[in-house]
Amino acid sequence: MSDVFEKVMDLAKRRGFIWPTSECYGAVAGFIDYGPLGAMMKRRVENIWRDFYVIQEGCYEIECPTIAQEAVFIASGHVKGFSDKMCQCPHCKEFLRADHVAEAGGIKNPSTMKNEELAAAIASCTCAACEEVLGTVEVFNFNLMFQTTIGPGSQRVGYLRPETAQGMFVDFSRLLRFYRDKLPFGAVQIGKAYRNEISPRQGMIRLREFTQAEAEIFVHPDEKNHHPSFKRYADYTMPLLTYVQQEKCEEAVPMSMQEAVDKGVIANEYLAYYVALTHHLLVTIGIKPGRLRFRQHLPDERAHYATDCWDAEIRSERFGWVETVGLADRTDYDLKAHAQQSGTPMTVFIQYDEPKKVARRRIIPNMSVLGKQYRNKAKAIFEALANATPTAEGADVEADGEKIHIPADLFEVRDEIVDIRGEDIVPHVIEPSYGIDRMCYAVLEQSYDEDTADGEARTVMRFPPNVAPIQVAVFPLMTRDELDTIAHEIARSLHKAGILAEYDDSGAIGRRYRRQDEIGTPFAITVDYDTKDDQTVTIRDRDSMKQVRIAIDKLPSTVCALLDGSLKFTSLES
RNA sequence: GCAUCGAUGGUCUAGUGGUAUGACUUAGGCCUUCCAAGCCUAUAGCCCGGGUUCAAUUCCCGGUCGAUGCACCA
Repeated sequence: MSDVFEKVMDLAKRRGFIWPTSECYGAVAGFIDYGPLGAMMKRRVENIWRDFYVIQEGCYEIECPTIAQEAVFIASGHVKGFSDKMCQCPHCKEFLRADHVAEAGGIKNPSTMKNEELAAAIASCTCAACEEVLGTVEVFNFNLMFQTTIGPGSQRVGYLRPETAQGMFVDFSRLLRFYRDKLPFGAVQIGKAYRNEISPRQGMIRLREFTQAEAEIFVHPDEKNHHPSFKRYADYTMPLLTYVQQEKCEEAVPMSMQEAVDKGVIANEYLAYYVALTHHLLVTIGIKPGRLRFRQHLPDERAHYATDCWDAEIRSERFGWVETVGLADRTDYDLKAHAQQSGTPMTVFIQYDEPKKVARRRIIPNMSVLGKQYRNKAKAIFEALANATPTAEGADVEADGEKIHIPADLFEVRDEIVDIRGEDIVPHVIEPSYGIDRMCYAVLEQSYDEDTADGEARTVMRFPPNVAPIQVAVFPLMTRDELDTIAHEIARSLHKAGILAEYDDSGAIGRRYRRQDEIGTPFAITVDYDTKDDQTVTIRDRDSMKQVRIAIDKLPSTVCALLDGSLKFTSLES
């Protein structure tokens, strides 16, 4: 029992937050179960996220399957780009990245080679682990996506999604119609994603199955510097660690979002807006600002699709700075890729304020003559004529590799002025992508505290009230003289107000307080003998352990206000 | 995946080639008028598979999980 990680994970296991999965058969690395309190807490974190993105931002949530057909991930680049070329050293059985072996052996451009070529090229290289010459090895692709087949005996390949984002991209046309063909709009998804990590470690930091909350904000590429609500966060200030500062090993500099955009530190207003919103959200779930920073990706660190990219990183006592949220400008990469792969246009028609008058020359072939004359070449000629530059004698076109002269009487040239009412554009995508499990871990780690109460050590999870799994505990001081009946009635009235209240009459009162402290229940209500006289109870604050008396009939509204933060416990004390 | 170390009730732990110690927790009871008090009782354990042995929780081999280092982390 040395550091907070071990202590908090021990508590999490003991008290029903996080369990190793399928423990009776032996756990599996990279998978976890959320126990009753963990699942409740995670749901609260997700619902705070929903409050920010769905309610405040108006980005509606969709829910797509966790398995998708191969074409989706061919388009997204994951089939190709998400796999590593690997080989196994025949001497020490170590698995090695084949391209890394090749680079270490001075072989140029290993990533462009086919597997067989690469295998032949690295035969003379040495193994990084045992330093033997490899000799004959097989190079194979290790894809981080879990593969499966769809249907019985089917050859149809499917993959478990490695991110939730693709769902919003493949549904783009439907979403666009839903939002009545106007930019900007956003869609979000909270759900499971899967990556077959080679070596998951670090508890719930690197999982093979994890929960992502992703927002895809679709915006006109020319409007990225005009976020309609930017002023809301323009003065929001936080330390930013740019890639330039990282290369110079400098510290992060506090900066407002307005300043960051003006100085070009953050690429555009949209990205800056969501950087600030992310900071706001993380602080809301209980991340201490001093343990939160925003770091810009180094140019060679960015994913294949992104231009500018910022990570929200949370400092963990055990793991250092942990990437918890990624904020990327994915440009039009995904929509273009899916449009090409699927053949479905993924564009938005943007109307001009004023229609543009454009001079256009149309060449209208006389197909009744052309068709008879050129028969099976007629179609190619028709298409070629559209781009031809005819003279008074006629037009020279190339059809099926053959040069053909079309006399001028076989087509009509019509010059006209037409109205262009708008244009089709491919939106850019701003993507905030949150790792819910990492957020939950951060909340657990940062909430863990030990203090001393009456000379006794006390373990207390200092969750903010809005993420605490149990919201309030209700105790009768004694299990007699109807105190327990009154306490049950109080718990019932709180349940009716939608509050998760836990009744407990087991053991000494002090023990019950400590039990609730350890699972982070922010408030405890105790029914005592005064209650019978004046219809009041005590309400106790977890962090200060102070108590105030309050009338029973005011409990539901007071507890609600304490939980949503609109009322502070200290203001009850006066 | 490789290497090293580890694994005993829910938790922490003692110990052993003959099925296991103590504490805490939990449950029931007594007592108790606000912060892990006391008393009685109860529940519950040797990570999994194979080998050696009359007998394995213990020794050996393999695996799983965890920690650490290496590699990996789109």
